[in-house]
Amino acid sequence: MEEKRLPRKEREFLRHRQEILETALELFSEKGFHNVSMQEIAQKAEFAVGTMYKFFENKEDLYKALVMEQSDKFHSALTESIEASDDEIEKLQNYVRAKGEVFAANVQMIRLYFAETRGASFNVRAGLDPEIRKRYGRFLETLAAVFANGMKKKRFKKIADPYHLAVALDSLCNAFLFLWLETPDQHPYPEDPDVILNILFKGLVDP
Amino acid sequence: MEEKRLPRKEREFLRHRQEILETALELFSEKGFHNVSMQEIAQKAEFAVGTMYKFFENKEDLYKALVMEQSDKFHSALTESIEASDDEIEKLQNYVRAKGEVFAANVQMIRLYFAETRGASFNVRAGLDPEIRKRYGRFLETLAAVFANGMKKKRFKKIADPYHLAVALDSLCNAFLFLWLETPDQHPYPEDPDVILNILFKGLVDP
DNA sequence: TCAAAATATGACATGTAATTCATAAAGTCA
DNA sequence: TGACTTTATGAATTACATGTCATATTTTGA
Repeated sequence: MEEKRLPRKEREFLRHRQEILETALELFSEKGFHNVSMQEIAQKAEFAVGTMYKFFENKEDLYKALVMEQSDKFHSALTESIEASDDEIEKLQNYVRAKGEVFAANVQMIRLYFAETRGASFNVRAGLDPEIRKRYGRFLETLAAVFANGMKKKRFKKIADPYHLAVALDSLCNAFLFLWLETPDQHPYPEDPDVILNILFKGLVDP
Repeated sequence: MEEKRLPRKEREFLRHRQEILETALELFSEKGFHNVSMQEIAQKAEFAVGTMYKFFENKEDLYKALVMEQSDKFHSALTESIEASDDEIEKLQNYVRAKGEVFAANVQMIRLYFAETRGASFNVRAGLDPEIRKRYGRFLETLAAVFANGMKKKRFKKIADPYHLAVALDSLCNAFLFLWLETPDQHPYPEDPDVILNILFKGLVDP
């Protein structure tokens, strides 16, 4: 929208920057930070090596920008999905569905996402982690609030700490995404969010 | 036990190998594969660089040996915990408890474990993944069997596919371990396994 | 059209890390 | 002890990646 307002030069600059980021996403998600060289990104994006440094200070800066961009897209989609309804159960259903959709639409992101949220982030020395963690933490709070509200309204039983439930649901979705990533035909991400949610909703041993 | 039977030379060789592996674990778990040099490992383990290559073909081989050793220790401990009882609920409780204990006893392992099971394994080019995946897959089957048996005996309700439940419980434990790793005081791994298990056992919305 | 300004290029300087191997050191045993 | 075998060493080799910068190319606007 406002991109149109920017002078042509700037728009072009941003488009080029974006092209580099897209190329970098492909490569990093496939091979990991250390197994991709600036050469390689430059070549694939059809720029010269030196040109890359007009857009990003260095390799790490490029990587950081990429992860930030993706994590933004990701978290805002999920947050919206939760806010799209007033009903707690619907919120959770929307969330589970959205998580599947966002990932399905951008499979490359998954690898990067798992690499960043799970341990691998020590590939990059600099302080990328803290920023990602903060966003993730904020998001979990939002999700926890849904459980807390549901309990207040007596829609949910107090079977566990709301924050723990948020962590649980999130990790549950991740686990299903992971299965799907490994064996897409055998273990597709469930169409029906209740396949996942029932694990929380229904008691395994309770009457 | 049988180590005593081996000639002194061989025992010494194995001990040295072990020392290198221990040093490598410390370094890799802290900094990741690419940010640790053979120099560094050699120095810390008090060997010469060249000596490392008497024990391992190359850096990747060393890493692979390390991950395999750890993953063995890990999976056998968990499998035993499940087999230590005949009661399905106790099996699950033992498992949740064991997972916490194994990790607590060897925090360094966690990082390596998460790095390997979640996405980061593209740090290493070679086919490490498949082997790890196979073990992990076998373990999940064992866990799934517990749920399946519980259902057969009517101890568990059929709220979801047993394999899905296995994945769910495992990911749930991982999530708690992760919380603990980040903020040990705020989110300790629960002493009582039911804190985790109740999320499965008790229904959130069911009567 | 053309020269000045802006931008892009990629060969190169620099650094670092994996792996090798000629040599030194340690161990063996008659 | 001393000749011979085995093992350990670390300097040197090789390879490759980051980031720079003098130069070439493109754009601008008079």
